[in-house]
Amino acid sequence: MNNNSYVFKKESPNLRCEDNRLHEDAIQQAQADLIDGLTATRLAAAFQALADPSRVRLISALLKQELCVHDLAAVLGMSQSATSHQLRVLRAWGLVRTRKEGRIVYYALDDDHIRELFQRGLEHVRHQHPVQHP
Amino acid sequence: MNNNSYVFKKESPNLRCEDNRLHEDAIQQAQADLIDGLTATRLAAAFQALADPSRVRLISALLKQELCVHDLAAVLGMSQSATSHQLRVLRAWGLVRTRKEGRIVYYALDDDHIRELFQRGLEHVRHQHPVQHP
DNA sequence: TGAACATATGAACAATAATTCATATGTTTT
DNA sequence: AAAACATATGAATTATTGTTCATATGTTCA
Repeated sequence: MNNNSYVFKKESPNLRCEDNRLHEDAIQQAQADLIDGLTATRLAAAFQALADPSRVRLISALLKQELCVHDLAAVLGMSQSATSHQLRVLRAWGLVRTRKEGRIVYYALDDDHIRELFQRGLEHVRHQHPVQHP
Repeated sequence: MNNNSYVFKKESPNLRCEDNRLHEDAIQQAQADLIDGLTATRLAAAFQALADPSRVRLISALLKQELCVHDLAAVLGMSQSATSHQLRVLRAWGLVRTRKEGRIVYYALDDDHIRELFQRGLEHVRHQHPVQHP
Protein backbone atom coordinates (compact mmCIF):
# COMPACT_ATOMS: atom_id res chain seq x y z
CA MET A 1 0.00 0.00 0.00
CA ASN A 2 2.80 2.38 -0.79
CA ASN A 3 1.33 4.69 -3.36
CA ASN A 4 4.13 6.76 -4.77
CA SER A 5 2.00 9.04 -6.90
CA TYR A 6 1.13 11.60 -4.28
CA VAL A 7 -0.16 14.67 -6.08
CA PHE A 8 1.05 18.19 -5.48
CA LYS A 9 -0.40 21.25 -7.13
CA LYS A 10 1.48 22.75 -10.02
CA GLU A 11 2.67 26.29 -9.69
CA SER A 12 -0.57 27.84 -10.80
CA PRO A 13 -2.01 31.18 -11.89
CA ASN A 14 -4.01 32.89 -9.19
CA LEU A 15 -7.55 31.68 -9.26
CA ARG A 16 -10.18 31.88 -6.60
CA CYS A 17 -10.33 28.67 -4.66
CA GLU A 18 -14.08 29.06 -4.46
CA ASP A 19 -14.40 28.67 -8.20
CA ASN A 20 -13.55 25.02 -8.03
CA ARG A 21 -11.97 25.42 -11.36
CA LEU A 22 -8.54 25.07 -9.88
CA HIS A 23 -9.19 22.19 -7.51
CA GLU A 24 -12.10 20.41 -9.08
CA ASP A 25 -10.20 17.24 -9.89
CA ALA A 26 -8.56 17.08 -6.50
CA ILE A 27 -11.89 17.47 -4.78
CA GLN A 28 -13.42 14.64 -6.75
CA GLN A 29 -10.46 12.40 -6.04
CA ALA A 30 -10.69 13.23 -2.36
CA GLN A 31 -14.42 12.55 -2.31
CA ALA A 32 -13.66 9.12 -3.74
CA ASP A 33 -10.99 8.31 -1.16
CA LEU A 34 -12.97 9.70 1.73
CA ILE A 35 -13.99 6.97 4.11
CA ASP A 36 -17.65 6.86 5.02
CA GLY A 37 -19.03 8.13 8.29
CA LEU A 38 -19.46 4.76 9.95
CA THR A 39 -15.95 3.62 9.08
CA ALA A 40 -14.58 6.95 10.25
CA THR A 41 -16.37 6.58 13.56
CA ARG A 42 -15.12 3.04 14.07
CA LEU A 43 -11.61 3.87 13.04
CA ALA A 44 -11.54 6.87 15.33
CA ALA A 45 -12.84 4.70 18.14
CA ALA A 46 -10.07 2.18 17.56
CA PHE A 47 -7.45 4.89 17.86
CA GLN A 48 -9.34 6.37 20.75
CA ALA A 49 -8.84 3.10 22.58
CA LEU A 50 -5.10 3.78 22.42
CA ALA A 51 -5.42 7.49 23.08
CA ASP A 52 -4.88 7.44 26.80
CA PRO A 53 -1.61 7.10 28.72
CA SER A 54 -3.03 4.54 31.12
CA ARG A 55 -4.29 2.33 28.34
CA VAL A 56 -1.05 2.62 26.40
CA ARG A 57 0.84 1.54 29.47
CA LEU A 58 -1.54 -1.36 29.98
CA ILE A 59 -0.82 -2.50 26.44
CA SER A 60 2.91 -2.18 26.99
CA ALA A 61 2.66 -4.28 30.15
CA LEU A 62 0.89 -6.98 28.17
CA LEU A 63 3.38 -7.02 25.30
CA LYS A 64 5.08 -10.21 26.43
CA GLN A 65 2.64 -11.97 28.73
CA GLU A 66 -0.83 -12.05 30.11
CA LEU A 67 -1.54 -10.54 33.51
CA CYS A 68 -4.45 -10.41 35.91
CA VAL A 69 -6.22 -7.22 36.90
CA HIS A 70 -4.65 -7.11 40.30
CA ASP A 71 -1.14 -7.33 38.89
CA LEU A 72 -1.80 -4.81 36.16
CA ALA A 73 -2.99 -2.39 38.79
CA ALA A 74 0.16 -3.02 40.79
CA VAL A 75 2.46 -2.66 37.81
CA LEU A 76 0.90 0.63 36.74
CA GLY A 77 0.32 1.95 40.22
CA MET A 78 -3.36 2.55 39.59
CA SER A 79 -6.39 1.64 41.66
CA GLN A 80 -8.12 -1.65 40.97
CA SER A 81 -11.24 0.14 39.88
CA ALA A 82 -9.57 2.51 37.44
CA THR A 83 -7.65 -0.40 35.98
CA SER A 84 -10.78 -2.44 35.50
CA HIS A 85 -12.60 0.46 33.84
CA GLN A 86 -9.76 0.99 31.39
CA LEU A 87 -9.46 -2.70 30.65
CA ARG A 88 -13.10 -2.69 29.76
CA VAL A 89 -12.47 -0.06 27.11
CA LEU A 90 -9.62 -2.09 25.64
CA ARG A 91 -11.74 -5.20 25.66
CA ALA A 92 -14.78 -3.52 24.17
CA TRP A 93 -12.70 -2.47 21.19
CA GLY A 94 -11.08 -5.83 20.76
CA LEU A 95 -7.55 -4.87 21.76
CA VAL A 96 -7.35 -7.38 24.58
CA ARG A 97 -9.11 -10.60 25.40
CA THR A 98 -9.70 -12.33 28.70
CA ARG A 99 -9.37 -15.78 30.11
CA LYS A 100 -10.94 -16.67 33.39
CA GLU A 101 -9.45 -19.08 35.86
CA GLY A 102 -11.53 -19.33 38.98
CA ARG A 103 -11.93 -15.82 40.31
CA ILE A 104 -8.87 -14.55 38.48
CA VAL A 105 -9.27 -12.92 35.07
CA TYR A 106 -6.20 -12.83 32.87
CA TYR A 107 -5.89 -10.16 30.21
CA ALA A 108 -3.81 -10.61 27.07
CA LEU A 109 -3.34 -8.75 23.80
CA ASP A 110 -5.92 -9.95 21.33
CA ASP A 111 -3.50 -10.55 18.47
CA ASP A 112 -0.29 -9.47 16.77
CA HIS A 113 -2.24 -6.80 14.98
CA ILE A 114 -2.35 -4.79 18.13
CA ARG A 115 1.34 -5.19 18.81
CA GLU A 116 1.97 -4.01 15.25
CA LEU A 117 -0.22 -0.94 15.66
CA PHE A 118 1.39 -0.14 18.98
CA GLN A 119 4.88 -0.41 17.50
CA ARG A 120 4.00 1.81 14.55
CA GLY A 121 2.78 4.43 16.93
CA LEU A 122 5.92 4.14 18.98
CA GLU A 123 8.07 4.53 15.87
CA HIS A 124 6.19 7.66 14.96
CA VAL A 125 6.69 9.14 18.38
CA ARG A 126 10.39 8.35 18.39
CA HIS A 127 11.08 9.77 14.91
CA GLN A 128 9.28 12.83 15.98
CA HIS A 129 10.30 16.41 15.55
CA PRO A 130 10.67 18.31 18.80
CA VAL A 131 7.23 18.27 20.38
CA GLN A 132 4.98 21.14 19.48
CA HIS A 133 1.93 22.34 21.31
CA PRO A 134 -1.51 21.28 20.14
CA MET B 1 9.08 -7.30 16.12
CA ASN B 2 7.07 -10.46 16.09
CA ASN B 3 7.76 -11.99 19.45
CA ASN B 4 6.36 -15.48 19.42
CA SER B 5 7.05 -16.26 23.04
CA TYR B 6 3.96 -14.76 24.55
CA VAL B 7 3.62 -16.14 28.05
CA PHE B 8 0.47 -17.68 29.46
CA LYS B 9 0.07 -18.86 33.03
CA LYS B 10 0.30 -22.54 33.69
CA GLU B 11 -2.69 -24.27 35.19
CA SER B 12 -1.82 -23.43 38.75
CA PRO B 13 -2.82 -24.34 42.30
CA ASN B 14 -4.97 -21.73 43.97
CA LEU B 15 -2.84 -19.07 45.51
CA ARG B 16 -3.78 -15.61 46.60
CA CYS B 17 -2.91 -13.13 43.91
CA GLU B 18 -1.90 -10.69 46.60
CA ASP B 19 0.91 -12.93 47.69
CA ASN B 20 2.93 -12.13 44.61
CA ARG B 21 4.31 -15.59 44.86
CA LEU B 22 2.35 -16.69 41.85
CA HIS B 23 2.91 -13.70 39.60
CA GLU B 24 6.15 -12.28 40.83
CA ASP B 25 8.10 -13.03 37.66
CA ALA B 26 5.35 -11.73 35.41
CA ILE B 27 5.17 -8.51 37.36
CA GLN B 28 8.90 -7.93 37.06
CA GLN B 29 8.82 -8.64 33.34
CA ALA B 30 5.91 -6.25 32.91
CA GLN B 31 7.69 -3.57 34.91
CA ALA B 32 10.60 -3.92 32.52
CA ASP B 33 8.45 -3.63 29.39
CA LEU B 34 6.36 -0.81 30.75
CA ILE B 35 6.95 2.35 28.83
CA ASP B 36 7.75 5.41 30.88
CA GLY B 37 5.26 8.15 31.64
CA LEU B 38 6.53 10.64 29.11
CA THR B 39 6.57 8.13 26.30
CA ALA B 40 3.11 6.93 27.28
CA THR B 41 1.80 10.48 27.18
CA ARG B 42 3.34 11.16 23.79
CA LEU B 43 2.20 7.89 22.33
CA ALA B 44 -1.30 8.42 23.63
CA ALA B 45 -1.27 11.90 22.14
CA ALA B 46 -0.23 10.51 18.76
CA PHE B 47 -3.16 8.11 18.79
CA GLN B 48 -5.34 10.85 20.14
CA ALA B 49 -4.60 12.82 17.01
CA LEU B 50 -6.30 10.04 15.06
CA ALA B 51 -9.05 9.49 17.58
CA ASP B 52 -11.69 11.69 16.02
CA PRO B 53 -13.93 10.94 13.03
CA SER B 54 -13.33 14.34 11.47
CA ARG B 55 -9.58 13.99 11.67
CA VAL B 56 -9.64 10.47 10.34
CA ARG B 57 -11.66 11.67 7.39
CA LEU B 58 -9.24 14.52 6.83
CA ILE B 59 -6.41 12.01 6.68
CA SER B 60 -8.33 9.84 4.26
CA ALA B 61 -8.96 12.83 2.01
CA LEU B 62 -5.24 13.52 1.96
CA LEU B 63 -4.19 9.96 1.16
CA LYS B 64 -3.48 10.66 -2.49
CA GLN B 65 -2.97 14.39 -2.80
CA GLU B 66 -2.58 17.63 -0.96
CA LEU B 67 -5.58 19.91 -0.54
CA CYS B 68 -6.21 23.41 0.75
CA VAL B 69 -8.32 24.18 3.80
CA HIS B 70 -11.22 25.44 1.76
CA ASP B 71 -11.41 22.26 -0.26
CA LEU B 72 -10.99 20.01 2.75
CA ALA B 73 -13.90 21.78 4.37
CA ALA B 74 -15.96 21.29 1.22
CA VAL B 75 -15.06 17.63 0.87
CA LEU B 76 -15.92 16.86 4.46
CA GLY B 77 -18.88 19.16 4.68
CA MET B 78 -17.50 20.94 7.72
CA SER B 79 -17.20 24.63 8.49
CA GLN B 80 -13.97 26.37 7.60
CA SER B 81 -13.29 27.09 11.23
CA ALA B 82 -13.80 23.56 12.48
CA THR B 83 -11.62 22.27 9.67
CA SER B 84 -8.84 24.66 10.51
CA HIS B 85 -8.98 23.78 14.19
CA GLN B 86 -8.72 20.09 13.43
CA LEU B 87 -5.92 20.58 10.96
CA ARG B 88 -4.03 22.37 13.65
CA VAL B 89 -4.23 19.28 15.84
CA LEU B 90 -2.95 17.08 13.03
CA ARG B 91 -0.17 19.52 12.30
CA ALA B 92 0.83 19.93 15.92
CA TRP B 93 1.37 16.19 16.18
CA GLY B 94 3.28 15.93 12.95
CA LEU B 95 0.71 14.01 10.95
CA VAL B 96 0.40 16.63 8.25
CA ARG B 97 2.60 19.40 6.96
CA THR B 98 1.75 22.59 5.15
CA ARG B 99 2.93 24.46 2.12
CA LYS B 100 1.89 28.03 1.54
CA GLU B 101 1.28 29.50 -1.88
CA GLY B 102 0.09 33.06 -1.61
CA ARG B 103 -2.92 33.08 0.63
CA ILE B 104 -3.62 29.40 0.06
CA VAL B 105 -2.27 26.82 2.47
CA TYR B 106 -1.97 23.27 1.20
CA TYR B 107 -2.05 20.40 3.64
CA ALA B 108 -0.43 17.05 2.92
CA LEU B 109 0.36 13.91 4.89
CA ASP B 110 3.71 14.31 6.54
CA ASP B 111 5.12 10.96 5.44
CA ASP B 112 4.36 7.35 4.58
CA HIS B 113 4.52 6.55 8.23
CA ILE B 114 1.14 8.10 8.71
CA ARG B 115 -0.38 6.27 5.79
CA GLU B 116 0.97 3.06 7.28
CA LEU B 117 -0.51 3.78 10.69
CA PHE B 118 -3.83 4.72 9.14
CA GLN B 119 -3.94 1.52 7.11
CA ARG B 120 -3.11 -0.63 10.12
CA GLY B 121 -5.98 0.92 11.97
CA LEU B 122 -8.29 0.37 9.05
CA GLU B 123 -7.27 -3.29 8.85
CA HIS B 124 -8.01 -3.70 12.52
CA VAL B 125 -11.44 -2.16 12.12
CA ARG B 126 -12.29 -4.32 9.15
CA HIS B 127 -11.17 -7.60 10.73
CA GLN B 128 -13.22 -6.67 13.69
CA HIS B 129 -15.68 -8.75 15.62
CA PRO B 130 -19.19 -7.37 15.67
CA VAL B 131 -18.98 -4.05 17.42
CA GLN B 132 -19.44 -4.10 21.15
CA HIS B 133 -20.34 -1.23 23.40
CA PRO B 134 -17.63 0.49 25.43
C1' DT C 1 -6.00 51.99 -1.08
C1' DG C 2 -10.08 49.36 -0.16
C1' DA C 3 -12.76 45.20 -0.88
C1' DA C 4 -12.75 40.32 -1.33
C1' DC C 5 -10.69 36.20 -0.09
C1' DA C 6 -8.11 32.21 2.60
C1' DT C 7 -6.91 30.88 6.82
C1' DA C 8 -6.21 31.19 11.88
C1' DT C 9 -7.61 31.88 16.54
C1' DG C 10 -9.96 33.12 21.10
C1' DA C 11 -13.97 32.54 23.96
C1' DA C 12 -18.06 30.07 25.11
C1' DC C 13 -20.80 26.08 25.21
C1' DA C 14 -21.99 21.22 24.84
C1' DA C 15 -20.45 16.66 24.79
C1' DT C 16 -17.06 12.93 26.33
C1' DA C 17 -14.18 10.77 29.13
C1' DA C 18 -11.07 9.36 33.30
C1' DT C 19 -10.88 8.71 38.11
C1' DT C 20 -12.71 7.93 42.68
C1' DC C 21 -15.86 5.99 45.98
C1' DA C 22 -19.10 2.84 47.32
C1' DT C 23 -21.02 -1.35 46.40
C1' DA C 24 -22.35 -5.52 43.66
C1' DT C 25 -21.25 -10.17 41.59
C1' DG C 26 -19.17 -14.37 41.71
C1' DT C 27 -15.40 -17.53 43.45
C1' DT C 28 -12.67 -19.84 46.89
C1' DT C 29 -11.36 -20.96 51.52
C1' DT C 30 -12.28 -22.09 56.31
C1' DA D 1 -22.63 -20.74 55.76
C1' DA D 2 -19.50 -16.91 56.56
C1' DA D 3 -15.39 -14.47 55.48
C1' DA D 4 -11.88 -13.26 52.27
C1' DC D 5 -10.78 -12.36 47.76
C1' DA D 6 -10.81 -10.83 42.55
C1' DT D 7 -13.15 -8.28 39.56
C1' DA D 8 -16.96 -5.38 37.74
C1' DT D 9 -20.02 -1.51 37.71
C1' DG D 10 -23.01 2.77 38.73
C1' DA D 11 -23.01 7.48 40.16
C1' DA D 12 -20.66 11.65 40.93
C1' DT D 13 -16.96 14.70 39.97
C1' DT D 14 -13.42 16.80 37.44
C1' DA D 15 -10.95 17.37 33.24
C1' DT D 16 -10.65 17.34 28.07
C1' DT D 17 -12.27 18.07 23.79
C1' DG D 18 -15.01 19.46 19.42
C1' DT D 19 -17.81 22.82 17.42
C1' DT D 20 -19.70 27.38 16.66
C1' DC D 21 -19.52 32.32 16.42
C1' DA D 22 -17.16 36.37 15.99
C1' DT D 23 -13.14 38.38 14.69
C1' DA D 24 -8.11 38.78 13.56
C1' DT D 25 -4.17 38.21 10.25
C1' DG D 26 -2.32 38.29 5.96
C1' DT D 27 -2.73 38.02 0.75
C1' DT D 28 -4.52 39.29 -3.80
C1' DC D 29 -7.39 41.83 -6.92
C1' DA D 30 -9.77 45.94 -8.77
